[in-house]
Amino acid sequence: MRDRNERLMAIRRLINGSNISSQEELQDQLERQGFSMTQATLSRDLKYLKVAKMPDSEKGYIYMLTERQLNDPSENEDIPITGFVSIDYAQGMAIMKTLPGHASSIAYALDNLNSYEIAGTIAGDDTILVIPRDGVTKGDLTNLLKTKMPGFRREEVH
Amino acid sequence: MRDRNERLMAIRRLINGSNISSQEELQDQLERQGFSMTQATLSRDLKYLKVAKMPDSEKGYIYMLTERQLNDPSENEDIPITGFVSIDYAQGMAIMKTLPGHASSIAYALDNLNSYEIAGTIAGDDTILVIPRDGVTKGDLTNLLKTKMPGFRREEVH
DNA sequence: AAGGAATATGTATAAATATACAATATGAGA
DNA sequence: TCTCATATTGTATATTTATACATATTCCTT
Repeated sequence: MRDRNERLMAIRRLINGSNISSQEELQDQLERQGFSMTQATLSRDLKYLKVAKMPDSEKGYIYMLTERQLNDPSENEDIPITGFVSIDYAQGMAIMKTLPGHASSIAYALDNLNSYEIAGTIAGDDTILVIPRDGVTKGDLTNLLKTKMPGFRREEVH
Repeated sequence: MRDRNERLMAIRRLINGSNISSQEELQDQLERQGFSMTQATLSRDLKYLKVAKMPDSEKGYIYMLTERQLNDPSENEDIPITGFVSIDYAQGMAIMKTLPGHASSIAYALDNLNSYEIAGTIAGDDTILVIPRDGVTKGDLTNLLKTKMPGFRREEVH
């Protein structure tokens, strides 16, 4: 039952990576990865993840992530981050360093992303502890931040 | 049978304006506006319009126009684009779908933008192939269209 | 105007998806 | 630990949506 989070992440990855056109297909893919659940559960998962189903010229219909992430790098103006200094990963968590006094405002912005990946944040004066959900990888987090935080990316992102 | 175009436009207006959560509901609304058709037809219309269905915290599920177009009833009159349906990208080019018969007029408008980004267009009856210059990205093109074509726009799903 | 291809639609039904309900599991207190 | 509240899931089924097939309509082309 602790699988849930991992399953949710796996679903996101699958939907983002390949073109899934039905819950049955999704179920097959997940089972191939060792997950086991019924169509009903997937229906609930997709609702939880706010995954949309849209017509596609190739496959008829495909599922799509809606809270854009890992998407078009061309737009995204979401959150103007100022004061960001660096990010490191340890103990499965991300530690962001900021200019003195800037931590809470950035953490606030992070919270407001309302993204699945981030379970929560704790901000000090110049440091933010970003706690990812179980199953969220460093790469997932980096992608999230890259796409939602202009001024992030580049070499600071170790 | 020439109702179709009007119906397609009405559908977009409805979906854009209110939160429709099923084809049955859509059918009711349309009938209230004097249209008459079955659920099957709506299913086909929604596919044609590339309308996505996504989870919504209030209504459970709602239909949404996908990544573009949205007729702001309030303003913008510059170059009124009517009949625009959707845009897709493939082979480095953009494929725009329009209502039947509207392609050439929209293509004409596109040509008249005299923008650097667009090398040329080829219009069929309800499809326009937009050929970008080398090096022009999908994002560049989207930006161009967003700013120069009222009635175009992107938001929603994606 | 007639014939034929292409398009649009309805009907009936298949396919896909959502959910009520019951069962099970998990977590927080007492 | 025990108990209650909450969360997760499966089963069975209802609801919703897509589509095969037949029919009707439109558009050419002659």
